[in-house]
Amino acid sequence: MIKGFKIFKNAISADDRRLLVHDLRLAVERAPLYRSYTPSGQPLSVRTTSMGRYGWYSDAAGYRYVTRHPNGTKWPAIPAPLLNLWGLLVSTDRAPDSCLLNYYSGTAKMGLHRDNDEVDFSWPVLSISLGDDALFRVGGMARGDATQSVWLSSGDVVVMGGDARRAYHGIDRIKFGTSRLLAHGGRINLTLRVAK
DNA sequence: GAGTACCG
DNA sequence: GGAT
Repeated sequence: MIKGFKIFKNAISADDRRLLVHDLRLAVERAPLYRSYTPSGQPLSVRTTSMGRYGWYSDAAGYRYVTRHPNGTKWPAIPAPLLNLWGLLVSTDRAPDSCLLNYYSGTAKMGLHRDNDEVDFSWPVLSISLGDDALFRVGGMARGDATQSVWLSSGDVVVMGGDARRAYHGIDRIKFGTSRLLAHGGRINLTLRVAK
């Protein structure tokens, strides 16, 4: 596995997961899930929203961070438990300014890509899995490099720093119905970042 | 011409 | 590995 890639299995307790989902439900009421598009016009299979000063957005104009939801409102605040987790696992010098929420239905996936739209790659990305199990694939610095796969489950936390911050990664598939955390099933992935 | 959050 |  790439250096700088850390998995914390079961890092969030079952109680805290439920509290977190409650916070996220409030955020999604104000900033509903929407679909992003690749620059070539293909819709992503995940549905997305964000919290924090910046949200990740993409359409024909490309991948970027924006300060407002497509509905014109500012993104909701990042819930305090997530900021605390960042302080514990990443840094207390600076808080993240973006938390991307991707919802995976039973058939959603995420192709191999690199998080490439941030200003300073020295800040790690912190990723949280909630709900159904997901098959996570990690490669190297080049698209054709060998990859490894690992199953992530609800409450797992991944930190990608150092070399791993620039590594290709994606989600091959979800194992629908493996968790009862989310009322309608599926998976939520949260990624905390310093975007700008 | 580079790089790929899509597809096959 | 494309087509964009």
